[in-house]
Amino acid sequence: MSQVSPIIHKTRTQLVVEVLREKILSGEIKAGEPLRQSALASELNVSRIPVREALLQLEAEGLVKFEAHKGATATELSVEQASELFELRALIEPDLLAKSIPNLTEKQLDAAEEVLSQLESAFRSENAVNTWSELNTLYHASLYYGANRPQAMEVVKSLNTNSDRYIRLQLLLTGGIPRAETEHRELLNLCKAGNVEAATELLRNHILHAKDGVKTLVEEYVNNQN
Amino acid sequence: MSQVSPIIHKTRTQLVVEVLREKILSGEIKAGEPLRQSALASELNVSRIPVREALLQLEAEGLVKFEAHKGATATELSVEQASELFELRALIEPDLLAKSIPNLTEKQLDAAEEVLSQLESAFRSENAVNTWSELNTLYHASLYYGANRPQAMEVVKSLNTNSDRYIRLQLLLTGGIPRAETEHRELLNLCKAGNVEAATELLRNHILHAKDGVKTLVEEYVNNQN
DNA sequence: TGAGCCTTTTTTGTATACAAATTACAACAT
DNA sequence: ATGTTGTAATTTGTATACAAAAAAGGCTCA
Repeated sequence: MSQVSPIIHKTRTQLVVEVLREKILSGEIKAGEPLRQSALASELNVSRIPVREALLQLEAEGLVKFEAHKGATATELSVEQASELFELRALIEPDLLAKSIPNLTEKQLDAAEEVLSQLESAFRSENAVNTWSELNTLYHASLYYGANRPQAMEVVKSLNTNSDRYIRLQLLLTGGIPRAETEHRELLNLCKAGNVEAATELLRNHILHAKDGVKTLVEEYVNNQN
Repeated sequence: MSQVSPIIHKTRTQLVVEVLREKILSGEIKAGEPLRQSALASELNVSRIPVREALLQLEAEGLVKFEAHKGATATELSVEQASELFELRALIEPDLLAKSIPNLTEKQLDAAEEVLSQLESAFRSENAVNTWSELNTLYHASLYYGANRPQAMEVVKSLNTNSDRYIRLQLLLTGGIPRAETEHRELLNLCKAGNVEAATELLRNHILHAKDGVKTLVEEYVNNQN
């Protein structure tokens, strides 16, 4: 008969992962801050088991450092890490894009267009800082679907999650969104035109621009943390 | 007084991770095989808690698929995954090498040389199949230390772990070690000479050769699995 | 004052116990 | 036979309890 919408039973572990991830990305949990299992457990009304499992998953994502018998902390931010993250993205993402463009369907391009317009409205409305960041990642990903590269996508996803901390910090400090916003629209046009060469080059520079922006701001921030 | 060698207390979770990882890489646990928590727990004389945590970590490494309420299984092998893994490595590793070569110290080069000779003896002695695989990964990594790119190294490490399953399968099926063994020595020479261009190109081809070798063999294997 | 050692406290690691979800299976109806 | 429904068995998810390690505090002795 008709498709029965399946009830998704999220485990407590998954819920804790989501809560903690958001808190770390948003900066509510600061870099270096210890994450006490019992404290989090009672705060979130679960036992320590799902908290531990969540912390392990977040460690795999690179947001948490988990030391045996010592405890977990939110990983530290550094200019070096930020640079490396963006440079790695600048290497991998253009490659993905190049492989994707020839295979992108109309449907996929429309989906990207849709995300892009949401991104642009988030850009105009000032306070939509955290949604902008999310949409930004989603927009990038939506251009790579044609590549059919699940492993690479996973790597990029992880790199993006970590970049997100820096981007949100930047948005927080500058109070706004990077000026390089027009590049997104241009990128989509190049993809539609099937201009692989120009699109990958633009993407590469786009990511490296983002790196430069983040770099200078994080530099001050990290210094002023002492 | 004298340096007291610190007793490393490995947690049970860590031990379980190591045991299971080796079993999956070696093929003792076959692709798709379900990993029952209680069975593993009693087999390894621990409770289910460290087993669960180990399975979660192995999921992050890409060796295990963990589905809520359904259980964990060793991830499936596929030609597509193998190809993608090696192609990603062919993208990232040469970049790492290029950044590394100008900064490689004598000491680091000597260390690489040392690993290489071990690799070569493992190559000659037939049955040292699993140590060869390990040394191979280590040798590659040892050439990248100069790059000072911890994040990229982590990504490469993960890709290598997954490649390892395919390489070991290949070694198992062919009963020997790839013929491209001489390339390793040549690569080290180019690194010593500081010839970035030639070294990265050789490395790229080296990885893509490995890909081709694995690909054809895995193709048959996966087909014959039914 | 401060360095070392012991005790206490806190925190993590893991076993056990129970709850909840999934799967296997038997009885039944078609 | 095939498919369906309800029940039992299996398996996973999580709370609780206890063991072990690390950190904090206090004591002694130079």
